[in-house]
Amino acid sequence: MKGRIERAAIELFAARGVDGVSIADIAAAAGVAQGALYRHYRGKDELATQLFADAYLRTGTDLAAIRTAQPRFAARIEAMVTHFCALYDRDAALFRFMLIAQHDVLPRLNDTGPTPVAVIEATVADEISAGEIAAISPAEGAAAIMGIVLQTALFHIYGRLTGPLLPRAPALARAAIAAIAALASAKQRS
Amino acid sequence: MKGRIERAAIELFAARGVDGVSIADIAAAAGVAQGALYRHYRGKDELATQLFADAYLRTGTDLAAIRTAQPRFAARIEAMVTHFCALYDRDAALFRFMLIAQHDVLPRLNDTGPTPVAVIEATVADEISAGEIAAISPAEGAAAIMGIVLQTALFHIYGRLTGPLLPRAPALARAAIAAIAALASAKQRS
Amino acid sequence: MKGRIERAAIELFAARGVDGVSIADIAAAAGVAQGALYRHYRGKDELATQLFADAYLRTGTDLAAIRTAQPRFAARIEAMVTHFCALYDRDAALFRFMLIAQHDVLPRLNDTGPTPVAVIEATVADEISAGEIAAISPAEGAAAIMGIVLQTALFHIYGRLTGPLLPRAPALARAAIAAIAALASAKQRS
Amino acid sequence: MKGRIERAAIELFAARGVDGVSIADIAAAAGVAQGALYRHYRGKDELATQLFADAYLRTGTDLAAIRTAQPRFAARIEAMVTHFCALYDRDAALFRFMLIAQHDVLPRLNDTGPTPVAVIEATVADEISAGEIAAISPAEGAAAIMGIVLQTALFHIYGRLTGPLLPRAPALARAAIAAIAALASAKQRS
DNA sequence: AATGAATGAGTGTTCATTCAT
DNA sequence: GATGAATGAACACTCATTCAT
Repeated sequence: MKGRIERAAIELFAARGVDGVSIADIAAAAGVAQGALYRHYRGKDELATQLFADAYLRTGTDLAAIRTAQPRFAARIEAMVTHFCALYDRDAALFRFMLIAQHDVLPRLNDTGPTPVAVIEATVADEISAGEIAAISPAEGAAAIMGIVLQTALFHIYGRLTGPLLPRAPALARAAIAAIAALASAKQRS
Repeated sequence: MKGRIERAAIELFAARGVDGVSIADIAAAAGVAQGALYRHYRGKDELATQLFADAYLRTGTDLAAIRTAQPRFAARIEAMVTHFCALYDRDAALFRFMLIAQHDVLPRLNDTGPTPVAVIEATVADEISAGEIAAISPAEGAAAIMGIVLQTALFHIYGRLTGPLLPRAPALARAAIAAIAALASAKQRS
Repeated sequence: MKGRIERAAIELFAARGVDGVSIADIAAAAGVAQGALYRHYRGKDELATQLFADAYLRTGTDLAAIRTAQPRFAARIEAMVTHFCALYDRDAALFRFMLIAQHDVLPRLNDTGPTPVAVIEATVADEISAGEIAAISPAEGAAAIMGIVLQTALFHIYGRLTGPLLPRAPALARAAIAAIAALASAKQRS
Repeated sequence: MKGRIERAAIELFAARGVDGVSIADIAAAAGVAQGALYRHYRGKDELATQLFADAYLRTGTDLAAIRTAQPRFAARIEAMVTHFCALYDRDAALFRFMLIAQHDVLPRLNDTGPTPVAVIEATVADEISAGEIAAISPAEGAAAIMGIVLQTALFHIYGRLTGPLLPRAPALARAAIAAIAALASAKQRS
């Protein structure tokens, strides 16, 4: 029951945005009465926030595991990019929901674990500490990496790209690494 | 009057999302009566769509002009990235509004001019046609370029990056170009 | 079980009014499941009505017993007032519940026994029949007696008066008797 | 419009209690749309509170004026009782609403003026200060006075008494004064 | 042109009641 | 008997839109 509600909510939120979906919509799609929702969540807000936080922080945890498992920067980035692509292929609705809902939900998310952004920033910071690249700000590096991956996913959502993303992961990883290198060398020059 | 309404709408939409802002909010912020809004727009939806389309298509036109004016790829990309950064610095609220509203508005935007995405894709396609890089899909190239820039802007909005974006433009342009090159070389290899 | 439910219901009804208390509240306070309530009562309405009727009619019966036991008016009034005061001191929540719920429940109470009002009216009527006082309407006499006692209880509930009510009973009884006498002498004069 | 809403609200609140009346009921009775209510009041709670506070504090102000105008205790009480009776005859629904709603509203009424209770207590206190009666607590005196009047009104509401209350005012005033005297003499004795 | 009171459909939420376990 | 998940009607409230002034 809770699973049915969550699935319906994610699909609908992904398609029409949190505000564009009513409790009645979710209940109808899940095949339950409206009131049933309130047994599992305090309200619509908590439902959306919970779903987002779960997926978001789980992704953060996964990325943190990758950072721990892989010793080298290139391998880390490739594994992380691959993780994003696989996540997208497995559940595009969830991915889209995360992209859409971030503007609403992120600001009121109490940090109860590693966020994807934080882990990627840390990965960039590691590389700087190791002396492999110039001292760019970890945030600008993370922005480039995430931007390349997420915008590609967004283009896929809007139909500008087709087919599974997983095969694109190696190329996206190379692009991300090259972008970081370019940012670093630009910094050094200035 | 129309200008006051539009300014108020953009600021509020940027801060709270289109659905999070009521006509009453906009009218109050603009210092006009609620009914006055309907002299200029058929309704709230048209207001949001119009504001988005104006800014979005104007950006597309600007980018198209850059593509015309600059003969070389690197210069084009740098000018385009610079344009984005300048736009952000000049009007962060408008930029944020565009990033937020795209999910709602983009799907129902009838193409009445060059979109930013289309121009950047064309720019990538030009470079491929010229034989300078391998035949990646223009869309994946455009995704990388836009991702680097827009995610950087997003990080700035969320306070992860500070200061004006304009000084970052050269580095971002280099990163974008490097990313494209990496995508192309990955494609060649496979 | 039934006792726990009733106790919880009375306390909560007294504190927040019948409409301000949910079945869930009562069940939680009583430490039972919500469904358990429906073993003993047809629903919330019947619960409230039953609790009120029990207390109300029991009070009527007690007052009727006093009327039977005491031959003289002054002694009857004093015993009745004392009874009210003792009831309040023993169970202020029940008393408050009766005062609050009367507006809702009284109209749909089928007369299945002597009500307090009826007994007090009868007591006044006795005194008139005995020729001790002028022929006021029993109801106006009863109103004065009950008003003095119940408003005093209400003031205690709202914290305007403190300490047990029982010690106040003799004075209240004198006041009630004096009020009746005044009503009667006023009637005679007119 | 506001007047129609208030009139409908008072009638309905008096008949069925605040919780027993929905916004839809009030709007229908007033002949307006539900939303119209929110132009004048923030919500149902504020409507009920405002209506109560207006009537309650206005009564307090009127009683305070009586206390100022009349120098002697007996005249004051008679004028006050008369005021209550006239108020009841003029608008029984409002009177009943005040009696019913006090349990809900009184606790959250910020004192922004003289309450009826406070004025009557002060009137009793005056009499004590003047040395005319023994030092009872003003609250117990006020309880007796108000109890006699309000319970009489309640009996009228429930149909136990009929006809206008105004003609009963002199007798009720005598009863109230007699009750106060009895309370005082009982105090002295003990 | 501008106002803002009024509308009324739509929303999130509550809660008395039911019933499979 | 007891449970508590599920129901669904009812509720207070919001807000885009209209329109008499």
